[in-house]
Amino acid sequence: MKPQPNPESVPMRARILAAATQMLAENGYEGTSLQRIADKVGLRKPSLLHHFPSKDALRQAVLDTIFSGWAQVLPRVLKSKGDGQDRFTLTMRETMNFFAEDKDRARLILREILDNPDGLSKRLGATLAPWMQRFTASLVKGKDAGTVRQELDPEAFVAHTAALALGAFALADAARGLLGDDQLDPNRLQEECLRMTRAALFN
Amino acid sequence: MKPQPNPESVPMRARILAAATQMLAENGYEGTSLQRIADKVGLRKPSLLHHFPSKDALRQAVLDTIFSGWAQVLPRVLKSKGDGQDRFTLTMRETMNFFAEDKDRARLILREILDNPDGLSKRLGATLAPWMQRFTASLVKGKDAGTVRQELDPEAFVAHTAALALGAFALADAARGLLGDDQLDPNRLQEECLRMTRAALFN
DNA sequence: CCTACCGATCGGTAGG
DNA sequence: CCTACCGATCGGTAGG
Repeated sequence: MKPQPNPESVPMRARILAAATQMLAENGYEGTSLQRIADKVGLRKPSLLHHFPSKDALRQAVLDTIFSGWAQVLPRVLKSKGDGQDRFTLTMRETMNFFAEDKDRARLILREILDNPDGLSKRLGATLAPWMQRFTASLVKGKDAGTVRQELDPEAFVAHTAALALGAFALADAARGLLGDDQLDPNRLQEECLRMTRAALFN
Repeated sequence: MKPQPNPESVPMRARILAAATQMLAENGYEGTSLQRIADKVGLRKPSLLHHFPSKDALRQAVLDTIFSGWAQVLPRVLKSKGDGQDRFTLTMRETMNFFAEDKDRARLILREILDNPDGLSKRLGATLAPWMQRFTASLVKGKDAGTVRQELDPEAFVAHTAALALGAFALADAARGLLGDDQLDPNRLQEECLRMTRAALFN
């Protein structure tokens, strides 16, 4: 017989994670108390600390969930068929879809970059850096083959493209204030982001 | 005789503002206590609250300083001579220089967008929105004249360009983890950002 | 999963 | 510009 966890405990961990994700994205780490997370999920604070031994452990679990979700998107897309242009387009679309699915994801990553750049750098270095370097290398190859613009700076382009994909969704709310309020639905942001990066990338 | 403020008091207000700016950019609003600001500037907490009546008032003063600085950059540049392409290039350069001068600026604005999107929207709407709408309008005109790409989505382009200019400097630290650590000095980021937006903008 | 409680720190005030 | 102090809340623990 396998050890049988309390049937309630599996959904409870997920419920805590979901509540914490939303509150951390909305109010940040320092702006979110364990008490308020516990209230939202219908527990006392010590009970919450039974599922996650500390506030920082809960933060890490939230980030792990997001990054493992993102890590599932990238390999699937980079193995796809087609030339470099097709693969770039598909990668951008899948990445933006991942963030569009749940806007908390982009906001949480942005917050983590601001709050804890070194810690996030390590995490990114471990999981995403290999894919980024592959991307950078394919840009260099594309320049040699003449499909990619000669003036393009591969490392800087990758950094800016990542910033664009993140920013488009995390900052959409504030953008509404910059312009004429209405319009600017996520779809238009997504299509223009793709058009801009493609225009800047390919000959 | 004009009322003569205590000669110490003018630099003290500025010293508090400078310390608060740096600490709010680094740790965020909830992550920065009045006590630590007071310590850094060599005051007791109640004395700090004599210069700024509340923590929120201090936050607003910090943001006011940044936005009035930015508001000085934009009109100067938009009145410059040259065609639309020259003006776009100059505007981007001046904006990026403004953020490069002090990286706290971009980080602080990004944090404010995340923490308080509605409040920031109002502030942006009051000061920056007219300039943004002028920019958007000139994009529409450029499309009619054939200098600007037909496929360009003006509102979305403006939003993404702003996100790029902000992100390039606020996220530079984390970007170092994504790529091969070294290299990626601000200058390269700035030049590539300009190249990308120009390539996406003009025929 | 709970009650009860810990020391530390929070923003802010009283009063001089 | 200070000392002294306020109630509230923080993350976390003891113990069951």
